[in-house]
Amino acid sequence: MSRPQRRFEDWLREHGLRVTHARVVVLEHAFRNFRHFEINELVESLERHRAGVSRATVYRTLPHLVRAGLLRRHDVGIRQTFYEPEYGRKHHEHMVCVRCGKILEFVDDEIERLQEEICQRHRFEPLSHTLQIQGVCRRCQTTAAAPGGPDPPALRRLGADGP
Amino acid sequence: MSRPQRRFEDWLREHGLRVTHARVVVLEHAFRNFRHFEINELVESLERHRAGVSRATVYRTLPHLVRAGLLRRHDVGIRQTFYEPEYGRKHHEHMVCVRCGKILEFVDDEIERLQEEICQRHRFEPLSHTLQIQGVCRRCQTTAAAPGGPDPPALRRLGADGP
DNA sequence: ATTCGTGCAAACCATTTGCAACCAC
DNA sequence: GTGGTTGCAAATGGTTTGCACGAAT
Repeated sequence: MSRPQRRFEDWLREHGLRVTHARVVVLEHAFRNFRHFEINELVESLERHRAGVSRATVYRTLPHLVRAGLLRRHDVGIRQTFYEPEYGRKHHEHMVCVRCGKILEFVDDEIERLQEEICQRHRFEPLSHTLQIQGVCRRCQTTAAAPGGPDPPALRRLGADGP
Repeated sequence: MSRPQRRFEDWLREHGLRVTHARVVVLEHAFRNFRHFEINELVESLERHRAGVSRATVYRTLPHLVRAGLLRRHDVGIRQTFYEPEYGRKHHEHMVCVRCGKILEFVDDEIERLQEEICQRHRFEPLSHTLQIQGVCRRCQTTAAAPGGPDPPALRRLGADGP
């Protein structure tokens, strides 16, 4: 049994929830197949593998995994909400390319420290945070148009102009 | 004519778009009545004032205002997407209380600087960024339950546990 | 045996869109 | 005049939910 699975099962029991087949399968899939995923990608992966777990259950399970500290949830405008396995990974932030949608990760301890400082100053108790930089990745800067064609709806909605 | 309005009209013309009554009214309303607003709040405000601008037009206008640099758009999980007037305000970030939904602002030049440094290092061209800290505001820390009742759906979805 | 969890399909709700009338240029 | 804009209502699409059945304790 994998480490995250162990932790999830413990967390479920501690919270008076049941350790069900479906919940374990969702966890396994998320951790085995993805680094970043949108819900639909996970659902389709489960369907392809004939996992026998419904979309509804996925939607009901993900918040538990977030609360258990095993997944992190991210909301931007440019992509749909996405999740990423968090267990055992160093905390990091994201740069999202508005052209191709690629996600780059970065770490900065100093920024983390400054955030804590700010929270203390405001007596604000931090639970989580999101730092995302939207922009154009190195590769897309040298490309005239977007690889996926010009301006998908999400980009227009966000108001992301070309440079 | 207000400064932001001037700027919007110029921007529209520069982009070959028309300066219509509806567009101007949306801008005025957003700037006159709100510091932070969700789309529905703006729509309802327009309806109350019998502004005669439809919801569809609001949805079509907001992205223009973002592109014109007059509004900033924010996506979290805890609240619906919200916008805020940006013109003439110092750049700032947000702390969002997961209990009462209140939004606190803060500024930190050092964090801004570090972000630029990181982008340079990765040859990533930044267009905008989002830094949000989700947590419990000072007032809600001393309150047993949430002022608005316990755990609205959005909080559960996000996976926001109490402390 | 009891109670919680699941699948299914319908419901929801924010956002987008097709289209005919309208208005800025 | 005419092509971009708007309002309306219908469509869309991600997410939630009611309910009866199945599974974990």
